[in-house]
Amino acid sequence: MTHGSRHGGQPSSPTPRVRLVDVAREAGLSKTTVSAALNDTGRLSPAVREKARETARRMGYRPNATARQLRAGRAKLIGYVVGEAVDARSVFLESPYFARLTGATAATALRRGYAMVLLPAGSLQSEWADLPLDAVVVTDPDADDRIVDDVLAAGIPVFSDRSVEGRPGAYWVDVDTEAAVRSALDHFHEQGARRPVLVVPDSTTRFHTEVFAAHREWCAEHGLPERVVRVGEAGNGPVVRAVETALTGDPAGRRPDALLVVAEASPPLVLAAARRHGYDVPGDLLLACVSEDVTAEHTEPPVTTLSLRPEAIAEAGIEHLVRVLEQGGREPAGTLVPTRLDVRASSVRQHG
Amino acid sequence: MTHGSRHGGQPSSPTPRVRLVDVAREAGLSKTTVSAALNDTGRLSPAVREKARETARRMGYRPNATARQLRAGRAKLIGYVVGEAVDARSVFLESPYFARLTGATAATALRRGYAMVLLPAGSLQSEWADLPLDAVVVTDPDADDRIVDDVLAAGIPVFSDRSVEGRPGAYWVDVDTEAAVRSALDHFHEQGARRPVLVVPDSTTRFHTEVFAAHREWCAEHGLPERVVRVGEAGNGPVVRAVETALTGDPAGRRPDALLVVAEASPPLVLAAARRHGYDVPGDLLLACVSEDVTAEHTEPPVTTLSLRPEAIAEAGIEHLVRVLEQGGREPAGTLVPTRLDVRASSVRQHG
DNA sequence: TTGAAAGCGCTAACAT
DNA sequence: ATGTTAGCGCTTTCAA
Repeated sequence: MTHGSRHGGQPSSPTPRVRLVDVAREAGLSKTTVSAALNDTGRLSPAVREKARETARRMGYRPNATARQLRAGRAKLIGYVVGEAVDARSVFLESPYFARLTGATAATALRRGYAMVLLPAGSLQSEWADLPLDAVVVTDPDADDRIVDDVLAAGIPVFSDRSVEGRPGAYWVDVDTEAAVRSALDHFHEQGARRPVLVVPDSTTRFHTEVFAAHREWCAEHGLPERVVRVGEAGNGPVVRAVETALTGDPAGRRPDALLVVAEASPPLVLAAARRHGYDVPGDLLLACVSEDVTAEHTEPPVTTLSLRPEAIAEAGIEHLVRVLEQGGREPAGTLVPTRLDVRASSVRQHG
Repeated sequence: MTHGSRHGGQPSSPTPRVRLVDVAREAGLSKTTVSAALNDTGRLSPAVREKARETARRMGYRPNATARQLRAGRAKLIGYVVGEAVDARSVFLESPYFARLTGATAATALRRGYAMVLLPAGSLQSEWADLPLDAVVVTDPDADDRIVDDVLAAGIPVFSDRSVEGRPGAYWVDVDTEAAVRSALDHFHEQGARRPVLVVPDSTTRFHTEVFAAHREWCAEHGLPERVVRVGEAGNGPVVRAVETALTGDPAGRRPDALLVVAEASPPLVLAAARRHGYDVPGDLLLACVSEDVTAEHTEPPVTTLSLRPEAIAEAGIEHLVRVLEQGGREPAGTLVPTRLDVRASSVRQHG
């Protein structure tokens, strides 16, 4: 090989990295002074501070993060793992909600100085016990998730996008379910629907439980029959089948005039199912899905969605995390963030 | 201060973690001995080794990863970032390909002892310069991606799922494009199609360039006209519009009898577009999409897909990475992995 | 076969 | 205002 190979692995030190002491020597100062200058601490004369900085810049100095971590006792590293409530774990990122929550969490965390390590879905704490994690974000945990317990037992604080009330060290951000369900059902009602049907996962997560409860309450208030179809499993197949069940109508053969799908499914597939069952959307069926799927905007007609606003959840969660980690003060365990109903043609009754 | 607060460090350490020296003291041994016992190095009497291990276990000792890193000089941390070729960067994970590649990369890496940090899409090296990354995985970089340059300039090896030939320190795994395109077109041909049309992104990535070339070559070989529609932008909207252009037929008004969509789009949406244009699939149009989208299995008819096998790419890439990092030997810069054609009803001519 | 001691690169008490 | 020094917790020569 001709050209001096500077890449390769560490074994044969690629480029003997510039250390603090090198900068100090070069600038004719001490480590302390240079360190203070770069970290903007201590009392230094402006001239010296500038000189230290200039030298560091010129030499291309990059502080060694590991050494800093060791000194600080914190690694500025957080884990991100999917809880047990998620079924199709190996491919959880394919869900637009998780995809966006994940990306937003990583971005927000980094902005606040924390690197986010993606932990394999469904992995147990033992698999990553060696990592110096300051905290772990557990998405969509079960009511009594084992991963949450494992992490807490290891003395690591847990942050979640689902309520994990009552466990010290566990914090959460969740959506305002009550308001969410009402916004969708109120919208249907305003559009004239009187026989709405709900498709919701048969799970123990707070969100789904509360969706069910909020729907029941709303129906009672409005004197409308409570029609619900529960989905046992996650995935497009099961959800579409549940939708089809919902669309066949009640035992008396009365067909619904509005459909709220809370289980995650591809909006185009839900729409196609409605078509197969002879519904015109929005002519004789108003449709809304709880979904972050962008394909909802591209169907004919576009599908109304109730967005859980994963970015907002991520931001609130990371702010919370940083506050707990850095101020250590007694923070509230939970926070609610609002949802957003994006009304599109699929749920707007035509005039005339 | 009431409780003996060691100097620099955590605000108020939750559980004063057990250190190596604690185990040593408890076992009546030295740090050296315990370290050797736990790492299975050195020459120790079986009795002592067992005693050290037992004590460590009993005390719940967990080695401090940061200290180890500082000693070792490597952090066992790799970065993962999306290259410049990806358009909708903020939501790149919503693409099933990226979602699966990302998850599989994280899982494989962790299995090999490396934690994967998810870096915000489109972020520059400066935003995470502080992280002690041993390597960075750049997905879908442009032909001369700036992120790749930045990372290489920082002396960090780069691994990619797209060819980045010719830059020392850059390694890649890519798909066998030629074989991929041929498998799809051959399949169409076997099913009797004679007027296939290709929809492909107008990008400079090796994959898309080679898809174009392989298609041209295949058409020439088979004496068939080369029909191609280029998509300028990523996203369901632009791709669906390109599909519609492709389906309107050539200037002479001759309509295609097979459609290969290489640009990423939701299969249900592509299918719906074909319907809108009066095609029966697979009756008068055979359809195949390059996609990892699971919704392809749930349409009516299910859509044939050409899978790039992100999991295989991830595994090959991480194996490669580990080899380069740990053996440092002169490894080949690139590897090809095969694709897989999942034939479904959308591309199978009916009998009778 | 085991232990003492040096030091990875950095920051912060404590001098000067 | 700047420098000296002592570690953070671990692994690894090198002595005993």
